[in-house]
Amino acid sequence: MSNFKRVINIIPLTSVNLGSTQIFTYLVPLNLHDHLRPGQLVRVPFGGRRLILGLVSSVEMHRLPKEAKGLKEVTELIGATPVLTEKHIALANWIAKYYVTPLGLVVKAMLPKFVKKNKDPQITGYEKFNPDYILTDYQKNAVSEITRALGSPSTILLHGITGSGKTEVYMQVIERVLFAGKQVIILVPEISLTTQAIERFARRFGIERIALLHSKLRDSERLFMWQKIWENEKQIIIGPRSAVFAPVQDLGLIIMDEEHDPSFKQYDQHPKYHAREVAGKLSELWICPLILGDATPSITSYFNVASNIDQASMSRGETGGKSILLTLPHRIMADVGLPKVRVVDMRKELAAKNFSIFSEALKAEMIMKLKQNKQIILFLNRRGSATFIMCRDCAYVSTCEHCQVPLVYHLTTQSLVCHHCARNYDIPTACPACGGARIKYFGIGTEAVEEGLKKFLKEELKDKELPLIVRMDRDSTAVAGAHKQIYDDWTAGRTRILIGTQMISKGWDVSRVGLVGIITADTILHLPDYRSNERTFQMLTQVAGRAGRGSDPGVVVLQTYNPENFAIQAAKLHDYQGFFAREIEVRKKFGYPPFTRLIKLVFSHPDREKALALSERAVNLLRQEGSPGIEIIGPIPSFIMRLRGRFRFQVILKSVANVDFDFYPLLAKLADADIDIDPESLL
DNA sequence: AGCACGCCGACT
DNA sequence: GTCGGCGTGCTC
Repeated sequence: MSNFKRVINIIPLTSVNLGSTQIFTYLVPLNLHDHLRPGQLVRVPFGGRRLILGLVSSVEMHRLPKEAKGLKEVTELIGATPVLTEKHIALANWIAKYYVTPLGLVVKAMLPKFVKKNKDPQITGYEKFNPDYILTDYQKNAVSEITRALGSPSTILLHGITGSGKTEVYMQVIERVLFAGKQVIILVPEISLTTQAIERFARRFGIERIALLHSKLRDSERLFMWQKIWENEKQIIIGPRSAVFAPVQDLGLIIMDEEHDPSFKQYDQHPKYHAREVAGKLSELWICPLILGDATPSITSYFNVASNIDQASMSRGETGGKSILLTLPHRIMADVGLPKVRVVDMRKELAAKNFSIFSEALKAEMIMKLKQNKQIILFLNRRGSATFIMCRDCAYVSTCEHCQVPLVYHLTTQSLVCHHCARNYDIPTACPACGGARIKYFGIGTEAVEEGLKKFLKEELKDKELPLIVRMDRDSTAVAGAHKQIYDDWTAGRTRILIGTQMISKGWDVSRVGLVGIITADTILHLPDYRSNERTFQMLTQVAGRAGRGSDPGVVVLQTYNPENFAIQAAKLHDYQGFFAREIEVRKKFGYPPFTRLIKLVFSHPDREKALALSERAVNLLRQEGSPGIEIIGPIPSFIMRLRGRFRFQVILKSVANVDFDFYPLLAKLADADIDIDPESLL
């Protein structure tokens, strides 16, 4: 018997090179023989003289003489119980492989910081309250369809416009899952994790059953919640993307609200996962449905669900992986229509000698709504410093002949560069379309809006006192407490005009909003990215949805230089179907997802030439090893060419032939690449 | 990621 | 003659 020894496989909780094995085998000392189980934490010797943390992935018996040579012993067992279930270990393995990330980093991302003190957080009570809701027929149908899907690994896309009562559908289904003794994970975009949304759940199910995992939690509070979930004392887990890793013991349902929201993709550190994909895998592991709820579903999700339905209806005897599309086409309050969207052509404003950033229509509406004592939201999406050039006479924007994306103005090279294919173009002195010379370099921000607004109102109101204008963006909320101040001023009605970025697009009491002004709908539209139409449509629809949720439908004034653009037209008409039909054709024609799969590789180095050399070396390797179905684009300078003192070059891989191509074998060899699978954008 | 080993420039 | 730069490679 002594020639058999117990041996365990360990996932080191450090970043171990992808090329080598990521699982390491250790001998179990006699005193731990009966105590080691998968999912437990251990300390093990690693490398020269290091002791590192590891997670037990499996426990095995081995014949000693052959297998044991060179094996080290486990130093110490940490804690009596596992910290991950076997399902979560399986999930980690899948993530590591799909996202080509070191397994140890994935496990680290799944675990909370282990701190010693765990203070019970304050639980503020909510009166539990179960009103009789009257569901619309669409809601009833959705509830019964989802209920039927419980216990199967299906993906359900619940497409409902703002105010159509998606939350009530969730609640009814959650009730059934809880009744079966199972847990529910509700994933929401970071910014919508505000009190408003939570209160509804708390009133319905009682706060004591809810684990809220927002980013402001202290480590000790997070750990407390984590333990309560593990012990199945919390059945409803609400949180941002990382809540997919909640240590559930018996999962019955996953809900992802606002599925299109970019915050569901982690892009700044590894693993660069999308919570939707992870949730899909979770639903397979737990054999439970995943609901994607959205007013503006991502093109890819809508396409996938729609085409899987087609496949399912054609092939019989299919097990699991079903797709269901459910629609809530109307607002529940039948008397409140969708807001009226007025599209204002800013070219005409210019022609009429209005050089202000506000159109005459927006100015008039603002004055009127102020008089009516309504609140006003002015929205300007100004992410990053996207720069494009446009003709002010005909709205011509230089785009790449090959990629159909707008060209980016590069200061250093004094040229226009396509960020998809690296082609360079000269800066036109005259408009290539109409010959006009009034070419403008674009880039305005919320601060400019605030200044312009104050100037305008001073003139307009003469000696009268200015109404309270509040600006909300990353700069104005940097100070501690600023967030709350802005929120309180708004909720109390003191704020008359709120200027903001997408920060303001969720979680606000908008019942007194009479006007939403979109300063320019074109900021995202001209980003050099294949998803700019989609982003534009989603953003406009979401922001427009802020208007008219009270008793009065409200007005949206949408300023644009591209009134004929189909994303803007579709947003004006609240027409998702129309938008989808047009956009999916564009994707097909130019070979973008969902018809291809994209991967972004970034190479960076303090020395520009070395960064370039790294990327070129990788491209050569990829061309040698590459498969014929893979297109290699680049290297090109990254949109952010220099970040934290490092120059950056990027390479895009596109699977042309096979969307399900397994990139792992190809990419695991690239040690120095920063790999982003299914990037949210190509910027 | 760490932490070794390893092979070339300016210093007590 | 050594100290130390960070390039390369391995960790059961």
